[in-house]
Amino acid sequence: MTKPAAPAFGRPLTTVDVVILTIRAEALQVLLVQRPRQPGEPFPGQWALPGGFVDIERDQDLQGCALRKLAEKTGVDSPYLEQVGSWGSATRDPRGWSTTHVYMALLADATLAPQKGGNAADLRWAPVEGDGVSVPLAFDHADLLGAALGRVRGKTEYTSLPAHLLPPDFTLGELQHVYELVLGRPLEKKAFRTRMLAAGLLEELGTLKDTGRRPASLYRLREQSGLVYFTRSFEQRERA
Amino acid sequence: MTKPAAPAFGRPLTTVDVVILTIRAEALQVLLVQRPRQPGEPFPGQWALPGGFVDIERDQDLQGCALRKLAEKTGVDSPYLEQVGSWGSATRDPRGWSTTHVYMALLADATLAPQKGGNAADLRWAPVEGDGVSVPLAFDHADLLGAALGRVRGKTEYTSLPAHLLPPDFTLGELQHVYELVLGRPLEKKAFRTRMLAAGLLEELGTLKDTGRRPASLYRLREQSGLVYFTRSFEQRERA
DNA sequence: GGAATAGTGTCTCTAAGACAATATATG
DNA sequence: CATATATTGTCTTAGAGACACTATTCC
Repeated sequence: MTKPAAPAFGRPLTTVDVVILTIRAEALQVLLVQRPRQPGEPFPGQWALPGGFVDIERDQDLQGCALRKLAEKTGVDSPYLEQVGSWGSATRDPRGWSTTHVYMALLADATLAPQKGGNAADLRWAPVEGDGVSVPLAFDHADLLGAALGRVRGKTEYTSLPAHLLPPDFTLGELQHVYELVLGRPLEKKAFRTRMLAAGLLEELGTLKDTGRRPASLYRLREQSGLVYFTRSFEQRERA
Repeated sequence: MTKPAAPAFGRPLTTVDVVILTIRAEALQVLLVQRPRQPGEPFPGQWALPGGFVDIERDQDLQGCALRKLAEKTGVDSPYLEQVGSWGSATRDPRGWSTTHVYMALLADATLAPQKGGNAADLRWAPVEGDGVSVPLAFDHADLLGAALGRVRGKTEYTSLPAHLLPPDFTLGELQHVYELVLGRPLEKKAFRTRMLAAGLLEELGTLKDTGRRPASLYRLREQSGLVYFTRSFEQRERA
């Protein structure tokens, strides 16, 4: 049996799924879409990660496909976007051998287009609880979500990643709070501030944030867009 | 225009490529295969990463496909295997919109089947130089290789990953030497030994390695197969 | 002044960097 | 003993953990 150079038949299905994360209501939340109820659609009416088939007419590449799906659901077009990995097997989709390329996008809640990402009946934000969400997800999306959450939490230990969950201007207190929400544990204030300021990833803006009491300095990420890697992880504290 | 639930046409090609790494001749080396010269094959005669189309009849999942390709080329069936990521675009393969799922496998040189992985005319080991190899690679394989090398070097800074490039029993000196080959810089002997022993990832065997002079203690990875993550990176030393 | 949040001082502790010193094998 | 490699001792240093203290705002 000879192997065809480019098999015309027997090609797996190719999809892209996007784990869209933000901070809302004091919690890390993920955007879910409801599966259509048309006949022939698998998992009708169930919640799933936004995603779908690669459109080889419209999509130039996988990242472009992920950005398209993100923009369709949220209106956001330049988030922090990172590939999580790919999954593929004979059984993960009842329609046949299928693969998915999983991306995760981090956004600030405030950057969401107001009419999108929350009002449509087939869209909802679900708070992250442990390794997933409280509703069951279609396909193997619970696995994909778990992997993305593992990635976010892992990188939160030693990179500036969570800064991308905030609007451009933020205080050190807000930044620390996001780290704590993602990690699910408190961090030492002094060590946190020292690390962030020593890393040189922030620029201090002249202005202050006028909250109830003493105003805090505002900071912004320096022009670089990428992540800053710290040489140490946050260490586990004894007293939770 | 309605979107079909499972597009019968317009499916991208789906391949898996494997970056197979080992230490030979005092260098990190990667296994390359020569592209076939049959008409219709892209990049005839050029060197490439081992890989090919997912066979939906034989492969249960992507990792199984990667393991199959690894075994075909090297005879090894249980290496350290990790997914690097996936690539896909309209232009990366002249035959059409294509995706590839990239895995990397780390092996000990000694575990290679002797008749494979080196003697066949269409297989060769190429030493890693900088971010790639000295020969040009087919497709976008230079990018894929670069990503895998970045992953290996990154994880070498803060995990036990390079231990999987050695045979089961090794000395701390050999382990440090592998770290240094991967990173391309010397490490402090005392700090290295303290870190490795404190991490509790090794078990000391009673026996010693009989080399020319004073014999060294032999160690073996504890039963766990996974990686151990250190809480600090190796830091850059001033004097190279 | 009281409350609340922002920001600092300072002590301890761990593990890395530097590098010298000692230990154990062969010839 | 000379030599080579293995292994340990020890001093310094950077940065995290702990936590108390000061600073600035509104009321």
